[in-house]
Amino acid sequence: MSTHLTPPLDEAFAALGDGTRRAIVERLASGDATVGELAEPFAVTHQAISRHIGILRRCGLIEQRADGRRRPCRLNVERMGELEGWIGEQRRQWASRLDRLETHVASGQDDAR
Amino acid sequence: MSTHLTPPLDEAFAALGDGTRRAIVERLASGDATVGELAEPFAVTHQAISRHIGILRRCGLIEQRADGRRRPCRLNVERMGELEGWIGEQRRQWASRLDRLETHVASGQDDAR
DNA sequence: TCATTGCGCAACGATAGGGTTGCGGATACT
DNA sequence: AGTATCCGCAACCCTATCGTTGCGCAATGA
Repeated sequence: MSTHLTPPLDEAFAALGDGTRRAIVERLASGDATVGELAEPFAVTHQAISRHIGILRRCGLIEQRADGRRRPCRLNVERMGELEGWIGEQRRQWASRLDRLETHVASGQDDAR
Repeated sequence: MSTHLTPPLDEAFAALGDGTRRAIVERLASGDATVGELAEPFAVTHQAISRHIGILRRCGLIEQRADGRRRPCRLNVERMGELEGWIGEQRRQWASRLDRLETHVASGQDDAR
């Protein structure tokens, strides 16, 4: 239940902690793109973007395939779903007020704000 | 309302990129807890946990209130929802195959490779 | 009043991350 | 063939972050 995901969530969440990488993800959400296309809108070298892509690939958020001298990138929506699922699970857990109340009582405080 | 502070997604996602902090979040999902309670299960000093809490607090994922010499922490589910929402939005965007197809065509490539 | 507990801040060393340039391999163009 | 392009790797800085120790402050309890 808690240790259910093959790859650690650490790298995936950390990867999304960078604005450039999130922008890449946003771009890929609207369709596949090559490294060059992804790098264009940014004011950094293509190597930097290539590295970001490598990070996103290693943590499973995107996939790459060889197409000639291009390396088209594709968003891995399933992996995104895993991250979304973790957050959602915490929210659902929180939503079950029974547990919250239990802890409140244990902490010796009432919910009267 | 929703157009207040979007940028801090960086810090929030990055915060969840640390296993210790995710564990703290998981703990808080089941109910509020003090810094000491949160630090107990970990093999690090309370200062380290206190710092993690500070990071989670600054990026809005948790809140703290003063209760005597205690500092009970509470999970901010709304903030969690924002992160979940961003991921979900990318997934929905991806799900709209029209855009994907459009980009495929624009890239001059078909999935037959 | 004095000692203890809960917690945060500041400073330190060690490590990881993002950016750059330089280089080389693979593929496309002429 | 030769050249240009796309892309990744490796080396190098620079800065941010994790963990530690030491200290200090406020609240509790004797």
